[in-house]
Amino acid sequence: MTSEEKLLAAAEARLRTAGYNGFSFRDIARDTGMTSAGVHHHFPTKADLVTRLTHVYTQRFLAALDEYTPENRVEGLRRLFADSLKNDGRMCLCGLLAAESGGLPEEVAQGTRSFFESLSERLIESFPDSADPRSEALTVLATLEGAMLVARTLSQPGLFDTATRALHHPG
Amino acid sequence: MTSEEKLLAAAEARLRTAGYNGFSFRDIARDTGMTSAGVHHHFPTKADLVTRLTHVYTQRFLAALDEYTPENRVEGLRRLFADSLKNDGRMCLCGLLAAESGGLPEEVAQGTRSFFESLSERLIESFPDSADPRSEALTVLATLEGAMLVARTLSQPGLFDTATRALHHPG
DNA sequence: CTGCACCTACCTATCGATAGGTTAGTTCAG
DNA sequence: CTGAACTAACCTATCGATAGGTAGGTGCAG
Repeated sequence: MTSEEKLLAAAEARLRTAGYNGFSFRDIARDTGMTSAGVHHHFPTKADLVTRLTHVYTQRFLAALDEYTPENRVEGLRRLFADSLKNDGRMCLCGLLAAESGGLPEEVAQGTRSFFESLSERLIESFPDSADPRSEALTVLATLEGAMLVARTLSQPGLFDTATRALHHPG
Repeated sequence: MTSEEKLLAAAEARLRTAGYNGFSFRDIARDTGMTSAGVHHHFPTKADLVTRLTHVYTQRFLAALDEYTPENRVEGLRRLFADSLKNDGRMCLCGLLAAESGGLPEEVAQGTRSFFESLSERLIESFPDSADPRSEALTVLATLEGAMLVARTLSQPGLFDTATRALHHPG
């Protein structure tokens, strides 16, 4: 694992629990046995680091979704979020950033929006019969994000399953 | 409007756009023509201020919900969120705090949880036929929060309506 | 009606801590 | 010897919070 990978992993963990303004370069430097200046060597600014994270995170999801057929893709995405929520109690990185997007550097906000746009685009073919598949895809994302948000806050991971049950039986 | 009310209003506006760590005492002091020390006079600590805000915010919603009959309550709540989203482009205060709850002072996190618990309790009687009305109520809240989150981030307020449409026609 | 006690509601000034970021130098593999 | 990967040391700005003072009002004893 390279230093850059370690830094990204540490930053992701911090970011997904406390948000953009909830961690510092010094935090992730300590986490990885470095100094703040060392982190700056890899990522000139905090916005660079987090923007990078949103891209990596998005690519990870796009690649994972490609493992599923279009008709299984919604369920696949649901399971990806469910696993991360139950394994380490963390919600979606971009969902969290979206919440505080009003106070983020513009490039980070853009990276966050791209996550939703890219994923919804990849979900479009999962709704071949819909008149507005893009909105339908975004609705799925919204449902998943909301379920993570509430389930995590109340420390009630089972609520994620309940709140996303409708996605199995679209009406 | 008392100074305290002005401070609460300014803090709420800032909080709902940038999150807990996205505003400072100096910010809301400037907003209200005060100094940071003057804000501390009314609210000893930042946690006090924001905890207070979560309580006020929760009470506001509970009172608003009481204006509706149980069968109209879900739609009433949906409309409350829709209005605030479209009028000033802001999402739910407690939804935002929930996102960063992993990095909040404990009393603020508790105030956030209380919002969801109080509202879901008030929604229970809207699901008289359900075997698990509490989970059903929390599912409604999760759907609304997720819809606000995504709609606001993509600056696509119409998406809120699309993503919450299922709440009208429960299946 | 006066004058002192006391209050709220601020202010200025400052604290120690920490934020993001920079500079210059060190270490070390190729 | 060079370049990438660091570190030590430091900077400026800002953070939440505190100390101590002041202006204006209220209450009440004499």
